[in-house]
Amino acid sequence: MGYFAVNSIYRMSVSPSLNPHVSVDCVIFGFSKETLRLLLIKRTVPNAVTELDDSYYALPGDLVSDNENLDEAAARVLKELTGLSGIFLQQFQAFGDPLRITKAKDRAWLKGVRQDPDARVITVAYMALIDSNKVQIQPGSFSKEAVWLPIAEIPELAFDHNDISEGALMALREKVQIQPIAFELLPEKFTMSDLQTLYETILERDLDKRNFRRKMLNSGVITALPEKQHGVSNKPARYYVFNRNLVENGHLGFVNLKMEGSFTLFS
Amino acid sequence: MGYFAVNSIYRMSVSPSLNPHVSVDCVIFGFSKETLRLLLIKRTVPNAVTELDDSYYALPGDLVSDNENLDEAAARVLKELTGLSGIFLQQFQAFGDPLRITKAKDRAWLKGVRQDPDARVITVAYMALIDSNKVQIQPGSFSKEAVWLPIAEIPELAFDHNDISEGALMALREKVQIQPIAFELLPEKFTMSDLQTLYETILERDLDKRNFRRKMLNSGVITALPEKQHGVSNKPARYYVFNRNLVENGHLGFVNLKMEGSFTLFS
DNA sequence: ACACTTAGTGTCAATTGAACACTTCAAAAC
DNA sequence: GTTTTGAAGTGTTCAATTGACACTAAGTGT
Repeated sequence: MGYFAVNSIYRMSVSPSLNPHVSVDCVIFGFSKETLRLLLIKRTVPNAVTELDDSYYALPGDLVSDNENLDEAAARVLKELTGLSGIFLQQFQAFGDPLRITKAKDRAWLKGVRQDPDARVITVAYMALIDSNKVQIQPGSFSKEAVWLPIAEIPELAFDHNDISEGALMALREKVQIQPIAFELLPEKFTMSDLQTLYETILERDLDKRNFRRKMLNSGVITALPEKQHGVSNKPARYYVFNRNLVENGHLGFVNLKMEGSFTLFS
Repeated sequence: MGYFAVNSIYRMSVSPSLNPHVSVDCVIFGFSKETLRLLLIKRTVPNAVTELDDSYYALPGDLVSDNENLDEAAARVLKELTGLSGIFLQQFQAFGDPLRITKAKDRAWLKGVRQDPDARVITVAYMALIDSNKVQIQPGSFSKEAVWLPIAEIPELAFDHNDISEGALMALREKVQIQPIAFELLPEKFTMSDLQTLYETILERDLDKRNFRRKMLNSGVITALPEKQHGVSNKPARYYVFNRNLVENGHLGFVNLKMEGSFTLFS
């Protein structure tokens, strides 16, 4: 019976709704100026120990509430930061190393912000793909500053967030080769060059223009609009849209990019 | 300051080493008699409420200790049950629905076995691929019976373990088409037919014998042995081995099976 | 010796992949 | 208003891979 008493004390005094042992973190990808970027936040320390907080970025994340599932928690974090919902958001890995919280800076921050700063926290990492033009950073409680940083220029992050970001990038590279999800990073209307540049950026290799166009069009995942660019100082490019409905209803082949050294098996 | 006191009471009385909020579950695949199977356990209820326990299977799993990471916890569960280590074991998804623990049977079991039976538990699910001949079920504390059940005959399981199993199966089908991991389900030496039957079972479709052999051999992932079958009442088949070293060192192309309706992009 | 069963083998047509260069269109520069 | 500039857009050819397809080989059992 003892554990019931302990349990109720625990629930009452630590927090009525936050589970102190599980968090979600969102690796939010955007694409602008021909660069793949992550949306990172500068941590807000309530009882400001300013020198520690100095230029210390982190992935947006939060503890999971007792009444929400993991997907909901991730969607909440995303919405609180960007104001957006209905975004591509996919769990990709849980991280639970007991040592992920041992950096001095992290411990200082946790002491200011968590009721149980020594607790082991495992985190479930999500990746989000966003058209970064749509993002309006919300004046939120949990970040005083948010920035889009090119993935090549990510500094040292809080906790194990560098590991998580790298994991997300690897997951993105793989997924993009199997499913047509890259479109989530572009605006509604985009040119074929936009799309190709995006793929080249993610995959870090050059693609043949003519082959790319042919395959993309044959795949049926995009539709040409009558509309073209205006006011560009060269031949205006046609706009395309992603056939989200077709793809989501499974009426369409995958966009399946070959991986380095791979080959296809079987009849 | 209050939370420190609570924290220490909590840690002392609930459990010194178990984190009550995160568990791991292992979906253990095996392949025998031309069937894909899962290794499931019958739950052991300490203060036996026998009628509730009746033929109620579950995935092997356990709470995660404070001093181990998630992979280690999963490996521990696997070893405690099968006696094996160094097995293919891969995290594939975290499950954290608040309602995953609401079945009456589950709650009864938790009350008998957990110090904090009402706690929200999220679980990190792993899939393991095993040569089922190697498994010697350990007379373990946490299961009084373990069985290999064909995936087509999985009954209702504890918690959300049916969801987890289905997720594992889907993950296996996808992974097997990208990486040469199916071999983990076979003995060291196997025939080409063994391998083909395995792929056909996992993918649930027939494959052309001649094309299969050609692709497998060209891929370089297997090597023919001089040895052949003995004592079979038909033409004896040649044995092959999986080139684990080559594959793990990345010196080899993937085994990449085409998916339904897919097509490959790019030069 | 014959029946039975599974192993093992090759070719051809169709598809897909990869490499490759010139013309078109608009604005800007002159 | 002619020319320059820069990105868009377009087909073909050859090589490699895929997929379909049917018979012979090598053992055991009768």
